[in-house]
Amino acid sequence: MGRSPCCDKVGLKKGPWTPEEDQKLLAYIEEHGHGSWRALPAKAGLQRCGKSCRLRWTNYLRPDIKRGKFSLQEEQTIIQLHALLGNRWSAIATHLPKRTDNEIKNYWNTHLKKRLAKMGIDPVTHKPKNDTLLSSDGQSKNAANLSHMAQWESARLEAEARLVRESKLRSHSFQEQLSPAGYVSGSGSGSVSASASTLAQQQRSVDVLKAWNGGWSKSSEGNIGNGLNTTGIGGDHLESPTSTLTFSENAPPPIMNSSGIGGDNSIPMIELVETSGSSETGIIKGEHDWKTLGNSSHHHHHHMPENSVSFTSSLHHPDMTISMEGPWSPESLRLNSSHIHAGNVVEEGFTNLLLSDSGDRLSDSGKESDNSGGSGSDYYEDNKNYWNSILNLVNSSPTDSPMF
DNA sequence: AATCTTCTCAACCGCCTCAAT
DNA sequence: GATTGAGGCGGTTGAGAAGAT
Repeated sequence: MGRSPCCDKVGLKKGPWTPEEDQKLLAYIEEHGHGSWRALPAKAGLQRCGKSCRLRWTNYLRPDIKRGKFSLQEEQTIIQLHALLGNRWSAIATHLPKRTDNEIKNYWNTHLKKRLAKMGIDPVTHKPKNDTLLSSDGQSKNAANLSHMAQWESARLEAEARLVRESKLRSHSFQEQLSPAGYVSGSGSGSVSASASTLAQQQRSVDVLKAWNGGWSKSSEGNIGNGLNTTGIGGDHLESPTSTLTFSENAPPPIMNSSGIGGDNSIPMIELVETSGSSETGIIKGEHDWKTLGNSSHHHHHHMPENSVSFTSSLHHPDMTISMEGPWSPESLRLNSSHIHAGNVVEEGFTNLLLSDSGDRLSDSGKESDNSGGSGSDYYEDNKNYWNSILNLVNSSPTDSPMF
């Protein structure tokens, strides 16, 4: 039964790697590939366990690792993805090519988490810790937005599970595509065969989550304010292996009965309704009721069907009504956020509801809209409007956050 | 310059999943 | 179906670096 016994673990070295050890490991893998990590140390002449070798390789020696300071774009991406995925460092790392999960994890723990906390945002939930701490200035507006956006939590979890799963699948397929030596580990770096546009769309999807990080942007740096293309990944040669699926290719009809996240035909229906109807100050008053109508209580599905969650969403406001029906998946977010044009009715209305200190920045997002030749169906139109509004919210983030 | 404190991050640990047997 | 090991992941640690006193 089972396999042959594991290594005896006697006399194996631990602790920091020496340059000589690095050289041995590097030389061996360059010539033979890593193959079985279990067997590698003996073959390479190393007094280490395979696990230690694998870790050293994936976190340090791998040639496609980018080291050094994280760019602002990378920071944003990490935060966005963390809002989406939680502490799924490996999944996050698939969106940050050349960065290891370990490095991202460290960076989060040592830098980003503290910064969010400093902003009054719970780094775990990405929700404002205490709204009352914030005065009635722009910051409180932002906090209000964050609070509302935080209502996406349940849907987020659905997307999370799917994304993680896809990332894993992609990593597998990657390895098969790579060198015969099976060079790249599952952390997801490496070349990608997917089209650039698809990858860009993938990345943009995450921008929806900028709403969670509304206080981040600083227009004076990098591409901040560039709306749909600020994630560093999209603009930094994203090679995300997360998914090669695209909505247009795989999307079911507008109302798709997902085969049941969790296998129960659940269709989480999210409805956003403004019940107060008051927004004279341009601030959402906190009366949007986000309702999860379907059964979305089973949040952590690690074995989900390919099809994603369906949802219906609508936002009622004196100035507008936003509605959306359709499958909610990373792909759908991608599609919609990449098919956005600035300056439509929804933008106007939603912008008025939300922070609007930088409405002109919205125009930047138009740069990304050149591939918006979607089907033109109502479905896509609705999606477009919906996500446009979300992205507009994102783009309305203060540009002069005192935190940065 | 010396000491103390805080920060950083490479590496380890333990658990989980999946595939092999 | 049960058992086992490999690979992978996330949490945590601790040595060294950097900063403060």
